[in-house]
Amino acid sequence: MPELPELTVFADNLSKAVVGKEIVKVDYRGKKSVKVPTEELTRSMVAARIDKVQRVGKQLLVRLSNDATLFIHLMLKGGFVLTKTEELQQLDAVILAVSFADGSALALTDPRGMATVALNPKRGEQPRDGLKVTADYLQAACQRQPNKMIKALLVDQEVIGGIGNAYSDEILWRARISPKSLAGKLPPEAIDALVEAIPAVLNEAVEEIRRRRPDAVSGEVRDFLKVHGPDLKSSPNGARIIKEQIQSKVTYYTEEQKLYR
Amino acid sequence: MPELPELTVFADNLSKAVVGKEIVKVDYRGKKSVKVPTEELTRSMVAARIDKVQRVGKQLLVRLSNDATLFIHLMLKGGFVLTKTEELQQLDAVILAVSFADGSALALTDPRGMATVALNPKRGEQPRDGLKVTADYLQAACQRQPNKMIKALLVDQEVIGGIGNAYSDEILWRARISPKSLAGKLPPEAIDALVEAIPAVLNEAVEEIRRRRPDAVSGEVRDFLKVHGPDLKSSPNGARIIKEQIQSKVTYYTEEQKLYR
DNA sequence: GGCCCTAACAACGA
DNA sequence: CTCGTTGTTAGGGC
Repeated sequence: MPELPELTVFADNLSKAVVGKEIVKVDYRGKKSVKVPTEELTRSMVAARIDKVQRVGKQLLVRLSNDATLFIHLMLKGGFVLTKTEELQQLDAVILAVSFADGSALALTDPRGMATVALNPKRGEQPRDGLKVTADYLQAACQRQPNKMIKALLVDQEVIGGIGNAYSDEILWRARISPKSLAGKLPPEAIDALVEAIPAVLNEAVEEIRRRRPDAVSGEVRDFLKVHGPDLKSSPNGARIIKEQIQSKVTYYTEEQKLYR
Repeated sequence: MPELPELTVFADNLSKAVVGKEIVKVDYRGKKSVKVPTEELTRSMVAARIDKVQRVGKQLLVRLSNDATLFIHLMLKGGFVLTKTEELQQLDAVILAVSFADGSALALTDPRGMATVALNPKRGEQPRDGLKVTADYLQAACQRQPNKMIKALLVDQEVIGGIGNAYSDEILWRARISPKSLAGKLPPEAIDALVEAIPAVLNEAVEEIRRRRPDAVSGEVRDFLKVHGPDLKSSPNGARIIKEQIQSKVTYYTEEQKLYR
């Protein structure tokens, strides 16, 4: 569930909580042999300090003082817990447990066990972040994949980093564009509307989440969304909300949104 | 159109006609720069003798006395013409014209220009030939792609070499298996039925074609097929033949064929 | 709700 | 009725 807004807040709050701390113990219980050889992970982390925590697309990047870098993806249900070393064992569904020299601890948890940790991954082309989308960039992306539905393009992490199912619906409603519009058919006005809507929706969500859950490092608040959600019946303007599977994703939209095909 | 049976007969007949002959002239008029650099082709062929012509999957392999190897794919409409050198220029749609020292000549023709010639292609893993499919092999292939429709698997040249759209329908009817069955759902009896049907259908077709067109090096006879064909209304047992697009291919089958899903 | 992998399908070209 | 490639969608598994 966590998308750009939640992850931005998590990154800020984790920074405040753990930057500068020295790691004294690491316990990885994630999927065996998938992303990280456990010993290598421990070796790379113990005795280092945490220099920085920042969001990169839908992942959190944790940079250590020894130049090792962790990439954490929360997938559907992952989250963090800030606690003390002696209370770590009480936690359920721990993927990665990190203990600090001062007795505090940080755990990555996921009831579904899907969250991933990657150590120094080699990364290719970095996608444009959701907060940095320009009209030129979006225009070019739409030209490149003209027959792709605009919703598919917005949630494509190789095109724009950070937007998921929920916020794509919010962005498209704000821009008054149907999720089923074809990218190549969007006129310049529609591109402009998206370029306005993307950071507006995301930044407003960041602020709302900060206000409501100032220390959040897990979970989500989604009750301020305007069209995406099973309990919403109509948009702020009174239009009936349509729920439909689009690309295997539950999508909410209204007739206010123009279909370009 | 030509599939394993036609190509088997063509290979036999070409062998009889041209093996041992010395090539004196080569004229390639295929797609420029696609499969063969023309000069290299001429250089490799002139002065050599033809040692062997054999079918490999849906292609014909022509081995020359200088160890050069030609792979010819007839695609949809390609075929051969055995003629004399002085009559070559009367032919239409010639892709490759080869003149022999004795005044005879062989032309590869294709009205659509799709037939291809490859010189000494580097070939990776060779697929199992349609005439050499065993239960173990087919079983393993079905396990590897369990969600693939069995018709798709049969015509996949990386799995089995030589079977195309028409004969896949004949084979599936003989085995009484619906083309839309999923490979991974076929029980051992169904695998066995296929392993019986594949060579039976193909070999019977080879014999029928030999009987009807003993010298064929082009074209096709398909009027002996039992379910695949636009004019057939019912199978030999009287079941109504269903015509349906399956994987973008016109497919004929009947309700006699069991669907495993 | 996320990502990856496989497969289906359409379109075009050769 | 062929094959290859490209682009997009749909489904299942973790």
